[in-house]
Amino acid sequence: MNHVRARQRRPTMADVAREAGVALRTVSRYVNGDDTVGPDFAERIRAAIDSLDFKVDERARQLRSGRTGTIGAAVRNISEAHPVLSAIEATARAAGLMVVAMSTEDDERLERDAVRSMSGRRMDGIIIEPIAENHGYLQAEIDSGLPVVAFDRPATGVDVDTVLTDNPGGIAQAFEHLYRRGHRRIAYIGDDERIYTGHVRAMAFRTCAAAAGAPHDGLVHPGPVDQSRIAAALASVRHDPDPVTAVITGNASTTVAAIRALGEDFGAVALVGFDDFPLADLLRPGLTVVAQGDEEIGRTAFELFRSRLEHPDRPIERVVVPTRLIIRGSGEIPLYP
Amino acid sequence: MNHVRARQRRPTMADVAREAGVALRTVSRYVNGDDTVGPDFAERIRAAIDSLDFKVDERARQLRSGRTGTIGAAVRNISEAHPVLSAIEATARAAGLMVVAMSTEDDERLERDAVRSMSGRRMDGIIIEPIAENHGYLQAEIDSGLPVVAFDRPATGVDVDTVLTDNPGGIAQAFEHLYRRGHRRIAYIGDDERIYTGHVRAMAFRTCAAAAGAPHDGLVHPGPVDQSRIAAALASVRHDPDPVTAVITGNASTTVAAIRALGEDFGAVALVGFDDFPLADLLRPGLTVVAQGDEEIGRTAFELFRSRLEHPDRPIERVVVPTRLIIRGSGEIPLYP
DNA sequence: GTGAAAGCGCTAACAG
DNA sequence: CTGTTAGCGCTTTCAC
Repeated sequence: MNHVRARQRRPTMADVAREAGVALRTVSRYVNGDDTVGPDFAERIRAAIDSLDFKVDERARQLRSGRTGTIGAAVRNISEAHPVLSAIEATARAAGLMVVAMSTEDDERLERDAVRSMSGRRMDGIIIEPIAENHGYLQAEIDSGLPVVAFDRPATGVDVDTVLTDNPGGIAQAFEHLYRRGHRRIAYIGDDERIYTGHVRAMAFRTCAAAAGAPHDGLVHPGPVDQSRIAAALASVRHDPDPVTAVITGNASTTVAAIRALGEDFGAVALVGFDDFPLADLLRPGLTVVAQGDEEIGRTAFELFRSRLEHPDRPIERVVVPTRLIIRGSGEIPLYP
Repeated sequence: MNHVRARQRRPTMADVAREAGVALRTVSRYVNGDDTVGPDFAERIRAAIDSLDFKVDERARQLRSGRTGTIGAAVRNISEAHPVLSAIEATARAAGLMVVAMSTEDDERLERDAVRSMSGRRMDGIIIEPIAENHGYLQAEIDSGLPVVAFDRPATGVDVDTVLTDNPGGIAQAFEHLYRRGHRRIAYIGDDERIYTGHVRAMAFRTCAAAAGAPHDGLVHPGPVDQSRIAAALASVRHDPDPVTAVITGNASTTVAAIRALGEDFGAVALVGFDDFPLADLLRPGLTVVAQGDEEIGRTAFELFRSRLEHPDRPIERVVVPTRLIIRGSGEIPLYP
């Protein structure tokens, strides 16, 4: 083993060609698996590559060939569990594409930075979980032929392929589950209505309640996901003269905050959360949730990207992925203990 | 807004120069914030960039300039929560570097693919959570001047800067905590000993037990993280003629599997887990854990990378980051109920 | 089959 | 302060 440190210049194809005594073009063809290279040449090239420890420079290769074989994923936070990203990665890998993920941290500036960086690297496409208020800035990218797919929330101000969860359907599943078990006073605590999913889910809840003839005045509490805000909302609906018997929480972090706020009272009101998360089954009682089809969302997002690549002019598609109710106990506590 | 789709060729600096009626070099200098560009020229260039919607091609820029401003992170799974990655990202961003994360999925081949890809893209450095049996293949990268930093586990067969958790110290914290509370028969269930952390932690446990004069024959159960294997190990130590009163689990997934296996009995034996994880405080009882210094590990890894960049020939460093015991209840149940 | 030459889009020298 | 001239390391015509 060679222990020379910091050999300054990395070997290039020209070095390999010289070492092997062949033309540069022949090395290129060998490296790219072109089988029109004679076996003796191939062997000499292989030896030269080994001895110089040559590695092709992807930047140069991509610059010249045009394609990068890379797809960018701009998601909320790459350091947190992200089943959709996982599915995108798996599908992309199967298709021979590499996924580069970047965090947007729910920050508009970071989102734009990420997209800029991906577009600047001339990635083959972008899959984005939109956060910005307005995505008009994406139009230029799309116009220049970059396939863009949005998931979880629609990108506003721009027409792109989109994959969404069936938010109204999920809320309806939760509501009907509780209603059938006899609950009539049901509260909804969720995200700020300025956030897409927060708005859509709150609206869906109002619609469900109205359709069932159940009350919802004072029972819908959208707002920031903030421990004290959620504790207060919970207290207000539980200590009402006519207290609620069940609560629906609008997303995973709200659910966790609600469980924390309930403390020892967790299990005293029926609770159904939107979003499944790891360990939800280990709580006591187990948490009943409306789970999103993460795997399907990720797979679909990638497929929309791929079909856009093949048919740049096909019409924009919007796919809605169904949710699934998972019964674990917290939504099934007896109505009158 | 321009709604032409798929304008084939993206505009280049040459296009901008032509449009603005200046030399290409001047555009380059404008784009790179070189303030030696006259204000009138700058304005014309700005207008041309806007009208053509020009974006610099990072690939070309990087190829020519040599630097990529990017650091690769090869971690177990980018789709799962990863506090260390989070810290690396934050530190790197503050230093103006972008982090590109790739999953290794605990698969040796994927690890090599990721490293190959990062090295091929001529990234400025690599931070890796090693999984492969042997990392000799990294030597060539290091020799060619690529800074490599390992964390969580050492890279075998190659000398690189490394950041590790104080595994023996963490196990000692758990053991002593239980011992002081009167526990004498304590079991350890953890990872396979072929895995570095699995080995080190099991050994540390044996050492602690021996030093305290506590028994450990038949009480140390390393092996695959497999629900049935862990359930069996747990059953064997609990249904012993002389049953254990406490259990230490060697990592997060083992802890979760153990809690699952205990079912309603969770809380019947004292349990301290290595690794903290989200929602550990919401379990009943709350989970007492030995938490790793994720933030410090990530920050340190990045700093080692940066110092290596500046001083390529400084000696290899190995940093050990302390753990912290977090008391939440599962490790403090009464010894004799 | 293989090889010479031209460029991908940009930045780094240098001269003006 | 600006323009001209070379390349970065690779793939791609096109001859041979």
